[in-house]
Amino acid sequence: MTASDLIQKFGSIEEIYKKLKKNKKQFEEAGIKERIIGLLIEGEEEAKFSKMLGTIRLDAPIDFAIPEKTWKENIDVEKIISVWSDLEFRTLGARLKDIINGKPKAENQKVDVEKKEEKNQIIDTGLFGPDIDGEKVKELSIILWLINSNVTNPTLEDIYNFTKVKDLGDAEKILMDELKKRELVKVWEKIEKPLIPIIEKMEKIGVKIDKKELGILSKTYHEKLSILEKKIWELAGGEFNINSPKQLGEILFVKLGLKPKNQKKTGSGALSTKESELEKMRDMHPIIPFVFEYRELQKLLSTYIDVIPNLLDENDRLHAKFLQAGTTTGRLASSDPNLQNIPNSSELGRNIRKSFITEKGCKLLAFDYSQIEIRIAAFLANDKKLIEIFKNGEDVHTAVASEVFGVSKEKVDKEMRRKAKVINFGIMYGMGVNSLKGQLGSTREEAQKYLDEYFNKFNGLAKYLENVKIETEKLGYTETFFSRRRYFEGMRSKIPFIRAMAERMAINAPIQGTEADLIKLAMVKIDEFIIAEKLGQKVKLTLQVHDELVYEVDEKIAEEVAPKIKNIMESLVPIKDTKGIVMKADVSVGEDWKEMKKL
DNA sequence: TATGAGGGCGCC
DNA sequence: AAACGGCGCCCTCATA
Repeated sequence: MTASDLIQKFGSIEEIYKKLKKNKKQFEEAGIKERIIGLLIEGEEEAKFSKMLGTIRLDAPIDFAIPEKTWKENIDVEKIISVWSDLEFRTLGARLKDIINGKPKAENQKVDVEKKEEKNQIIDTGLFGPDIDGEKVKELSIILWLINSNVTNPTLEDIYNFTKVKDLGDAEKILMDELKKRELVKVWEKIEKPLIPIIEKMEKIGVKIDKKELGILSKTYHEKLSILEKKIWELAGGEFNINSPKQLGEILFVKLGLKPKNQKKTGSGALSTKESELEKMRDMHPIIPFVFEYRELQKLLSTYIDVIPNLLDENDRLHAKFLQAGTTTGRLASSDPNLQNIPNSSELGRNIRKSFITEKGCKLLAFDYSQIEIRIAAFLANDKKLIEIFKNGEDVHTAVASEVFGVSKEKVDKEMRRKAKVINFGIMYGMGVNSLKGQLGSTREEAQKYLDEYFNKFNGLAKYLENVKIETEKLGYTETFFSRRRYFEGMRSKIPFIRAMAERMAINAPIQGTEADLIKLAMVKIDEFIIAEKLGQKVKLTLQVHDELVYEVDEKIAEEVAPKIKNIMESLVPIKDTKGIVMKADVSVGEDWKEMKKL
């Protein structure tokens, strides 16, 4: 029996699902969720699955969920999601990613709190007791992550699980062997290992915070917030919790009866109140703009302004964590608090950066790689046209706009440049037509035309991206310029959704991963420079934000040291290896993180 | 009272 | 229809 027979027999996918749900209990003890996911993904355990459906024999379980022909025509993604969510796959997104990545299941499902404690042990190397070498655990944790980056921030338990031994010395041997086998020794020796003490130093030094500044912001923003709250309640005709998407949706969509076109729904079927949705009805009711303002202030206050002051040490310095093995791509992550998402785009948000300051007599020096991901994509792909653009020192978004829209560079206006920028980033994230049209607010045809034109003009890049998919499916992993790997399981999936997701991740991994390699290497080389020049007391790394490094520097030497650091960042890779593209870094200096002037 | 999922949003 | 990569954190709300 095929899937379509099955659907015919039961009438609809819902009916099949009902039946499935009725018989669900008996499988619950045996880990039903994992099995169904496994079935949908791999088509394994067919027999058990048929058992779930009573006597029905299923030849192709995958087809049950996703019929062969035209996935898009026959199946409502929403339905699948809701079926899955009924089956308690609540954390579907995360789990799908785990499946695609082949992330090993945790053996004993520890409560999150315990997990978090364990993670802290890895970070705080003093916590293991006398018989365990904390520094060694940290090293092995990072090595394990290099071997399989799908396990981020590996714990001691992860290390023992992977190596199947109970001794750090034994584990080290096994892990080093794996490292060699996968040609990761260089990344370890040249980048990750020397980075360990640098990050420890950065965490220990922390960043100076002006809490008075935050206090002022808190006061003024809270005042604005309560005015907005009253205004919104007034327009809504009653009090409600604006922070609750559920209640807000009730007000907007039911009470006020607002019904925008193409109204999107959330995973659980409720009407979405996210910004891009509300934007569509901005002109339909005066309440909408107030909701935007309210949300912005609420976010800034609750995430940053009213939180950071409570985390400072006695010198008003903030010591966030920077997790060296925190991402699957090679980037750092930051937490407690996350200093890699301090607001920057809106003026109200940027004001928070005014409170990131230095000790007296110092300045902040910020170095950020300019359009680093596009430059990386250009040289990884060896795309002639993109390379030319960068070699000529042109503005890449303008140049791309000129190519894609077929006008001269002088004719490229702001709007065209903005679109080109969206496309440039979208390409590196594996964006499809649909989301492009959503982003540009264009028609499908138009979006398709842009994409075609893009890949037509930048065919080196097109070919490269195609090749990444093929190679990743063949090898099972992607590789960065410095040979950092990321493994995938989902590239061979028959389910279009799973496969497409895996492909997007695979396209992005080498680009984002090479960016991570570069900035990490920069941190290492700059630190060597600081030590060689005996500048340890005058030049201190305080923040890393993926393509940006912020140092607290003695103001007397700031302008002198800046070009040297910039130079180190720009000459990490021989220019011939980047096909003539400079990894350009911009430098700026200031009293605080908001008002920085370019050097 | 604590937990975890969901919705939402800050950054690169 | 939200599927555009990588993160961490906040609030609400149902459930334990």
